Amino acid sequence: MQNYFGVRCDPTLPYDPDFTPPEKPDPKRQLPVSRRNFVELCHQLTALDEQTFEALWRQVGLSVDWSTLYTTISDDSVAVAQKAFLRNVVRGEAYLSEAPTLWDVTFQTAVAQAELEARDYPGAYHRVGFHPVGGGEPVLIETTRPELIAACVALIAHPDDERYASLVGTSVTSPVFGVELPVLAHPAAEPDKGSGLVMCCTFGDLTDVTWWRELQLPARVVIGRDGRLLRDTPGWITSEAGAAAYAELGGKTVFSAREAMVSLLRGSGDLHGEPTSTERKANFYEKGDKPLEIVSTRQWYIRNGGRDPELKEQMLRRGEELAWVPDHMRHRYENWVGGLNGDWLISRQRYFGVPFPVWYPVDADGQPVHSQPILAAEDTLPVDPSSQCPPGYTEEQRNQPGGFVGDPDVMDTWATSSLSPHIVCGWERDPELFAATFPMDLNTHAHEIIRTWLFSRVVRAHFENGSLPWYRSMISGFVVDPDRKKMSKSKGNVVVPKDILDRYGSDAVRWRAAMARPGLDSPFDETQMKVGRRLAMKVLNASKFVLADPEAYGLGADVSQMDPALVTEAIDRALLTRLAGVVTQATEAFEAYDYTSALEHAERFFWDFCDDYLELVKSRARGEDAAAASARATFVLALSTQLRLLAPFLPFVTEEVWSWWQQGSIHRAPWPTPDELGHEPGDAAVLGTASEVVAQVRGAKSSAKVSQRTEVSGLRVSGTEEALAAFTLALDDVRAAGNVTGEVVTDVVPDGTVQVQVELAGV
RNA sequence: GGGCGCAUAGCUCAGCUGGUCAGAGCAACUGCCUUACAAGCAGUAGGUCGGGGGUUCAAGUCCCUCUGCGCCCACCA
Repeated sequence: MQNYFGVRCDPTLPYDPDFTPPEKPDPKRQLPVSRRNFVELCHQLTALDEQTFEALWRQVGLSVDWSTLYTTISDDSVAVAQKAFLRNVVRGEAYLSEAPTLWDVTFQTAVAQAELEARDYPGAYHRVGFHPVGGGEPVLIETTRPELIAACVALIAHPDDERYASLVGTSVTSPVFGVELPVLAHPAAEPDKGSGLVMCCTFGDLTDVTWWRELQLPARVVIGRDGRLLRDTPGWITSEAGAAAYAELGGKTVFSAREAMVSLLRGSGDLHGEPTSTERKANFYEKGDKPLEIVSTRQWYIRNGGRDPELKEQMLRRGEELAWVPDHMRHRYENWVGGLNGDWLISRQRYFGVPFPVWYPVDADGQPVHSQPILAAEDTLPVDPSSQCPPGYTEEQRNQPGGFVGDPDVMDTWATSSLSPHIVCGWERDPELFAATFPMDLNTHAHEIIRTWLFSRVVRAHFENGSLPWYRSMISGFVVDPDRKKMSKSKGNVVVPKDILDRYGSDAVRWRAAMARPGLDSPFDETQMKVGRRLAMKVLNASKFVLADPEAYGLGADVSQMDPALVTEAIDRALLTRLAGVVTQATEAFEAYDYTSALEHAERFFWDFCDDYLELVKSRARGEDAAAASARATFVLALSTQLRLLAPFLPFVTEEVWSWWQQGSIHRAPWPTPDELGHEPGDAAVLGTASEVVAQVRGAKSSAKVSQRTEVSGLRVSGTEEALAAFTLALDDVRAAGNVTGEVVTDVVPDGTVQVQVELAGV
């Protein structure tokens, strides 16, 4: 939004009701606007994005009831998010805490564990000497972050590391700054990393936080929330030389300060050897481009088991309780929950989002009293504490001694999205709907948000309802690039759906999507779209052929003939019996969440229907007798059923064809059942044998490299008595389909497959 | 480093609890303007089921192991 409109938020500014964004936004020189203006612009842009998404979803034929659309930024959703949060606070499931927090210096906000991304990041080991207080040889540590030497609070060795056993308990002074530090022992120090002696800073990594907590070390903060070293020389640097050295670092970014520190170390002779470069992993905010720092801040948390083994166990049990499709996706959940190392940090230092419905009293000295938050009353939600005042106060008391201050933060988006089952099912809004729909049956999304969306919803439903939010989760894979690499903007290998949809049509793209089974990634391959498109075209053409008038070269079948009682021919009954089996298979596949198999069964039958059955019977269907009526009845029965089997995959072409001869939408028509196709079982062998004989006739013509129209002047079919009996029932259809004009002879053989000898006219 | 998944024709994939499972589609090749469809149709050829062990009368199918690939998580000295 900032780039789109060329603005940034300055919460100190007053609201300007007449503000209009600049004609030509300059991302490098963003206009400061008030928070309320900022939020209004966010809503404006969101509305545009919503239109784009809705258009895309309509284009792919997402069959949802658009009248029940919800957004996570609507007043209703905000109220739900605030209400659920308040309940969490009251029950002790949400709490405010001042603690070291992962912090993005670009966005200047706290970041949750679930938003982390480990990335390769180049660095260098620097071998640095610290000086024993009693004198003697310097002790060496290795660090990739020399700029944090000013923040060093101790050196730490493993308790069993004999090399440093005599050093532990003594003191050293830091190079350049000359600050006295203890040497301590802790099992988290790894003897085989670096020199085995490590400097503990405020805070270089999460291990530092552990040491700070467990060894009760002081906090010596040098990195500010903007990612720069603090300008003022810290109080613990007391020597003049140290203060002078720090003056060269203050105000610099981490990167520049590191360079400056290295030259200071060179100057003092405390850099031992040259830095050696290394490739390491660093934690990044998934949307950020600078490594995260650890900053001590006050934040809201929701318990998730990360600090409570008993709760963690309960959350793991929720994962076991949930049905997963495919089942192995449950391991991702277990992996994530089992590895949680802290509660869920839900507050963000952003301007747009769901505000915390909380104020704090301000004491006589003008300091907010964070230990006594004032919670909004449920019946006042949604509430904005930055523009509304808490019960019992007046707006004049805002930010005044003895008055109040609003919580400035907003919630993590997942804090609202974690309640989407509640929002959708009418929690606290429509008890009847909620009782009927919660827990829901099915949750679907791809595997990358198991740790965020799926898990956070399980947490909220666990606290709020003591249950899962849904019984089953069907997890999809990704479409990956042709080299099986994950698509990402930064790699530039992303394929945008719009273009593919425009070129091949939604049915084709949906077909291709349906061919990917749950949980399996599948490579993008444009030729697959062509296959889907061809199926859609075939549905259109075959349907036109069946339903069109004879004058238009069609077979003249129509809905009035859709009566199983008219189906008298053995081969027709055989077709419907086979189709009934397909209906059963497709239905069972869908019920097992195996949509791909449901499609494959329907598609396989459809191609056979076109290539074999339609070819065999089309000639007979043009007649006037009962046999013709039988064919046409079979066509419409089979077509109606097949269109409905294919409708979930090819919604547009099936709807189009349906509109030619049926009432209403195919997507509201009942799912097909075997019963519709008549109860008299057909003999599958009639269709099977006929298809086989015709196939062999075609093969003979193909090997002879003659047209398929070529007359067959003689045909000799051998097979078992049963096969030949079945064949005879379809003889007229076979003659027509193969253009067999000559004599047909049958030979009974005791066993074996059907064999055909073909005599071609003029060959 | 831990976890999970994948490895079957050139490509994308089916092959459930071991015994017509060696398959489909695409691509390739050979043909065919055949009154639904040439954005089509007919046909042909293609694989010692990643390697190596083992269990079994019988193994893509079960067990062990190795290799390669992918994803998730951890790893900042």
